[in-house]
Amino acid sequence: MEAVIPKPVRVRIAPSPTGFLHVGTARTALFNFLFARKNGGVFIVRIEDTDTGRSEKRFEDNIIEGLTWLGLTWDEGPDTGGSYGPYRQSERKDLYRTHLESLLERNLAYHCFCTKEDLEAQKNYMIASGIPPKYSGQCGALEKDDVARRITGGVPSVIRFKTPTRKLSFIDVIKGKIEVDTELIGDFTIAKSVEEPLYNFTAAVDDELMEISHVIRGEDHISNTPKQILIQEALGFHAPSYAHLPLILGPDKSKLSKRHGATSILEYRDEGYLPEALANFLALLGWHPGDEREFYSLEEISAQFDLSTINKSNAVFNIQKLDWFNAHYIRQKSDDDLCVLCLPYLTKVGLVDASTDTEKVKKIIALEKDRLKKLSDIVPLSEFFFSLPEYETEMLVWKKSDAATVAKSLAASYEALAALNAASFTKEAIKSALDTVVTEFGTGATYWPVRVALSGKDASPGPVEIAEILGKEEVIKRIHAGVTRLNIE
RNA sequence: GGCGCCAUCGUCUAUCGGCUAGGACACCGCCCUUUCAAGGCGGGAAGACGGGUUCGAUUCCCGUUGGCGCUACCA
Repeated sequence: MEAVIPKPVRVRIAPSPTGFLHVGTARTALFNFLFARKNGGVFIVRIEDTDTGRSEKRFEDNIIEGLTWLGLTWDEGPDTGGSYGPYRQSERKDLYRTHLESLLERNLAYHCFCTKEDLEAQKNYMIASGIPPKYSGQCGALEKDDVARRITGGVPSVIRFKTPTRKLSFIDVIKGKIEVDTELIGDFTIAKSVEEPLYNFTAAVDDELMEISHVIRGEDHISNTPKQILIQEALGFHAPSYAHLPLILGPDKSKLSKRHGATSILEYRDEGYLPEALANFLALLGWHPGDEREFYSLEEISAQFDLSTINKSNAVFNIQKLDWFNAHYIRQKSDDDLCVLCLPYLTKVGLVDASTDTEKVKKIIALEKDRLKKLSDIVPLSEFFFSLPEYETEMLVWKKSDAATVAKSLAASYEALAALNAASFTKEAIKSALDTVVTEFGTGATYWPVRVALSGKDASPGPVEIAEILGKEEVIKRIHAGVTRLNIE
């Protein structure tokens, strides 16, 4: 049963530009996007760059680029604008200051002058004494003029929220009822100063100001939710619905991170993963459409998407399944499209340049299509077309035959192919030329050595197809080399 | 340590009290076949444990165990 969505749906992805677009963030963005599209809502990108020390524009650019590449589109954001902007928190400081001052004036927040060292000592003491560590609240008891004097005196301070002690619970769309005792939270910091608000505060303010209806985010944020609810209540804000997504895990079952290898979306792009494959894979991590289909476009998924059917438990990121999706979508591509997609990988390693016959390259790619898991696989798979790799003469000998027989069959193949007209060196012509050899030596003893002589590999596409692409001159040369090697040994 | 969340094949998952526990990836075998890939067919592989509730529990409740997350003047 689908949940009734009462208010206009407005959801957001709120990445912090302190690193490249992460797989986890991308999946969260995807789910927000899907939910918005399903419900005719608005999807917003909001850059949470309050940490000025770690935030960088290049990371913001990377995030936008990654989301775009994945196939997501948004209605409001730092690049697209919108009537709830600005969409960078660094540009919203006036808004935060107003609400911060409101809290301060009403004694719902206070300046704290404790030094980091003091705090550390207090925390260690509490841990050692077996009491749950939290801020003592001591600065909350300071007299007003004392506070003013310290501030004008330039004593460093932060702003803490005066956390009311009570049981707090909220209904998570995915997890159900979540209960916490705010006693354990203590007076947490909401800003370094009125000019430098911190995450939990800005998130609460912006979710209200941007009229966010549903906060869909990773479950690592569950413990932030009560803090944000407390701030909303203090400021008289409305509470959005919350949906905490299960996490994506690495193979060792810990939260997916850099030490698990590629976590940046654009790294996957650069390795040769298709956006439709990654999106399809990510969407099915923690959610399923109800039937046993596996392949879905973003449009098809958004038509069926439902928050209430999202799984509660974390999911391991299985690269082999991604590869399977990717191989599928690669096979769906037309030869022309795949050629455009693969070309950069070939040019990058110098196999192909402006002078290369693109028709030949396209044929190579079409031939290797079924063997590609990633676009970058085209390089190792097609290298032999451009230059014959080193190989052991031994490899020319088919396992069910012997060196002497193979030497004879390869020589016969040479003769048969040499007799062909270079201008009509087609698959059909090559095939029928080799048929005479097959008649005498059998299929395996004929094709195997030809294939190895042409590719230098023990695993490759069929020799007839390779030969057609290589052209008569190169084919004759390679086979001749093979025959020579067999006769020498 | 404290708090929170979670718990079906190795992995992603189906099951919303009747199950010979279904599908997919991966793996293995067979077919196709000169090799590899693709494709087709088949196989092994799961309900963490202990209590309840019930005619009947994978499914509902409690406990245990385990995993993960959070525990910043990061987000």
